Amino acid sequence: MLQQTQVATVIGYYQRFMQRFPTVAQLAESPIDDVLHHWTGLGYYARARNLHRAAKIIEHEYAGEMPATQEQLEALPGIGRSTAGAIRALAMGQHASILDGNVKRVLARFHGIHGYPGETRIAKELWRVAEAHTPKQHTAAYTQGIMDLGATLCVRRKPNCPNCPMLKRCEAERSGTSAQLPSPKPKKAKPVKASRFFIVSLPNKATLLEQRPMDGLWGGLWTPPERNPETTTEAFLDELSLTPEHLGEQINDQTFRHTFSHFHLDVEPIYLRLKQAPLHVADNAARWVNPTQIDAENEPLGLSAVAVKLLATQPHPQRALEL
DNA sequence: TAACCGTGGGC
DNA sequence: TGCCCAAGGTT
Repeated sequence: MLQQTQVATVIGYYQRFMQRFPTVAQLAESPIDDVLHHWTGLGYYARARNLHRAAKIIEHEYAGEMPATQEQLEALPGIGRSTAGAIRALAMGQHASILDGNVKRVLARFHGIHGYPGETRIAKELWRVAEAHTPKQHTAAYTQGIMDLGATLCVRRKPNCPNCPMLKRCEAERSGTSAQLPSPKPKKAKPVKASRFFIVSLPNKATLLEQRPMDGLWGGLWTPPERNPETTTEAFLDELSLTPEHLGEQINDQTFRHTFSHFHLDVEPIYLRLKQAPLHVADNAARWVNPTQIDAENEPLGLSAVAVKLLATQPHPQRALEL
């Protein structure tokens, strides 16, 4: 959960997740929909799918016993070099190194390492000094200490240098470059994509959701049907084996922009209220769900933030058109 | 190597 | 408001 996600954001999710899945065995036995439901809103949903897969591997390949070597841990889905090092150093007391955002910042400043840390050459240099500093005794305390140094004093903006215990040995302090380190990511223009979401509801408020493929954006989550902007209402209804006579009301809500890490998505919401339910929905990856019950634990489905917004902010019905 | 993967905090 | 970034990893 903590990968690329701030601690304060994680805490609530962690507590609810651990209450629902207290052991590796219970996580491994649970349906993926329930796992993703508890991940809803956290983002990077591959982490949830990988954690679920890793629990199954630990249960079935390691007899429920957590593997303890760097190689075995890195072989688990979702665990890379840094997370494996964190598990070994913090949970197992082994001699192992980590390199998270905090440690990168502390080391880049302490050694005056210029260049974007995502660049291979810079990353190799950071890993080299990270391992060189890691003591063989008290590894867990050192590891927590250097992370906390980055989280409390050596912060990204306006670091508290006067109170830093490493001040006299800090290269960025000597050269006055702490404000420029670590070097920022080279910026690139974000492409803009557009898509149309059809929010189809029945008189009893049940709303149609589709499960997305397990890979790609919002993999495994459920959203209202997403189609390209050329898809007309008639074509979409025809896809559901519905005729325009089933349609009670259509509201084309205001397009809004959702910003991701690497692109923008212009969302066109189209609300369709049906007069009567279709006899069946052919696709088995589609379900009718009452939005008010999704948070009530009896509908354990993962929902993206955009899906939550589309379901929560339904425009008011137009009386004249309702019938 | 570089693109991809989400959401919220903070300025 | 728009931008950068966060206890990174996978393809």
